[in-house]
Amino acid sequence: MKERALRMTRQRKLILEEMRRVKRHLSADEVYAIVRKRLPRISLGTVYRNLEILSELGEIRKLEYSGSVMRFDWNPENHYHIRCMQCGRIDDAPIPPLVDIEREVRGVTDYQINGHHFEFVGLCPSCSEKSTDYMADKLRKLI
Amino acid sequence: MKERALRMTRQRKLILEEMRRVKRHLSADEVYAIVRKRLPRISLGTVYRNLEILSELGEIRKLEYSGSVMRFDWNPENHYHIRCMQCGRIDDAPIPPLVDIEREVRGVTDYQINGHHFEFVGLCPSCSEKSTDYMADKLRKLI
DNA sequence: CTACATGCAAATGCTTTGCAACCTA
DNA sequence: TAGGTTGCAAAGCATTTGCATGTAG
Repeated sequence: MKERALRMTRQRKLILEEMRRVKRHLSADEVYAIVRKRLPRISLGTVYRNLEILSELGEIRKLEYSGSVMRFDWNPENHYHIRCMQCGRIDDAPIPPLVDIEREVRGVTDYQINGHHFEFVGLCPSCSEKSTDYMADKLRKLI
Repeated sequence: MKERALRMTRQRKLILEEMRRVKRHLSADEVYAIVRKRLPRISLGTVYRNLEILSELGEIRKLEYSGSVMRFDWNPENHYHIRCMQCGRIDDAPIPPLVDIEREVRGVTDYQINGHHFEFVGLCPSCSEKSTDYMADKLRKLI
């Protein structure tokens, strides 16, 4: 394993800037759409590569939740999220992290615990307007 | 929305049987490999379709966590999991579900809460043997 | 200068789907 | 016998990767 000498390229800088500016939980594609306005020749591959590197550096955070598309959080601080099961929108959850919960399982399990993930799932304001109770009930099974 | 008259085909029955027999958290591909021993002409598409239907019926449970492959739990009861960040193996977590936590955010958020997901991440026994502390530290960033 | 990074396009890998034939109720 | 279900193959889609070229340090 050798050290790597990372470079602050125009692309990398711009991606980080825009993530911090819009302060949303963006997918790679959304980041691509946003940075392309200022750097039209940037490629989607570059966006993916940089989002990966920036999260390894701890500048942003890759959200390890369910859902078909990967999302990235401009805020690398440890916090929970709430996800719309209909449209995939993600917001911060209004509860603090459960700091002691990992201690409860250490020793009880033969896994080496490194962390935990938590998210609420539900319907965002705009999706719950559209959904009837019946639909919500159908969807509940799929959580 | 009309009722559907589902049928218990040989394929569907076998998939459910095998899930309940092996009692592991299987991917579609693993289920495919297992049921193929008894029904060699079954197709992967059929496995996917049935896993989907069986989870809608509540017979099994689709695991909505991160990771590139979808996994299914033979046990549809509400419980948490612990996932190996190296090999993707999943086991049940030895803590009971946080029954009251959803109440904490209702009203505080404008989302309509329908549930929550929780998982521990770490290294399974066999992967933690292989990993050095350095590696585990590298990986910790990627949680 | 020299590696790391980029743009582009092709490749990958999991999952879904269209369709004709098949089978369960 | 109706219509849900299957096998097969093709399509879909997010993400990754190979490679020649570009560029930050």
